[in-house]
Amino acid sequence: MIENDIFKALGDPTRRAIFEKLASGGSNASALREGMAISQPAMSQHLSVLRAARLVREERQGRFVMYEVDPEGLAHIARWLRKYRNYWPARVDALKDLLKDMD
Amino acid sequence: MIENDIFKALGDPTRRAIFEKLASGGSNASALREGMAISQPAMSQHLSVLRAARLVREERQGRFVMYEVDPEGLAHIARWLRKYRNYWPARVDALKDLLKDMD
DNA sequence: GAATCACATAAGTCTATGCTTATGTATCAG
DNA sequence: CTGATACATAAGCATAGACTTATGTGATTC
Repeated sequence: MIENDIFKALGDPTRRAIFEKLASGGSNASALREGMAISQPAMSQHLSVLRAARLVREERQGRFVMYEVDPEGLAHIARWLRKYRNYWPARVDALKDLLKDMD
Repeated sequence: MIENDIFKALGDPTRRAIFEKLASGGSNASALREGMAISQPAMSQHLSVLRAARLVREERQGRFVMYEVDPEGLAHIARWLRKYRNYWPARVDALKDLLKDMD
């Protein structure tokens, strides 16, 4: 159940912060740690969880491993959200904005 | 941090199942248990978590408590998803479908 | 090939979480 | 008022999850 992996992965604030950083540009694991009070193994474990959820993907570059957002995870969330479109009232601003973005 | 509550709430398969049931029609706690191998306190606790995440809202009706989907939680997910719209490639089917739904 | 760097994995610890049984509270029927 | 119904809360337990320190692995440098 990939949805379980995705929601669990995003249920941790540290992982959401990592994801957000990656969303503003790909980076290797060490660079990601900058400005975050987090150990190297902890970062590695978080990235592993995000990768299992397909929220992030990696690419070896010599000694470094570049990480970037994997759209597949986001697509799964969109697919899940879509199931409940009956409950998207027009008056909810966030959904109106989402609509505009996708237009 | 409401996003934390939301993603954590949805990170449990039992709670997603409850949410899905409610999405196909409001119901009271007892009726929700039908067909689910879950105790009454467990259901009550799950509903409490879903309510705290604003994924579900309640309304007292005599002895019964009617539960229904609260669009607010879904709106928060949409808002979160919107932040990463740069990573929605047109080729991802789920997102194309989402787009069509919202059209 | 030895040392170093970037990262992954292992193992242990502590807290969070999902469950249980037991009990509390509000509403309704008689 | 008494009992029953619908649900919430309390307390305890077992597992999962997020962290730590220690060590392993692959790539680079000298």
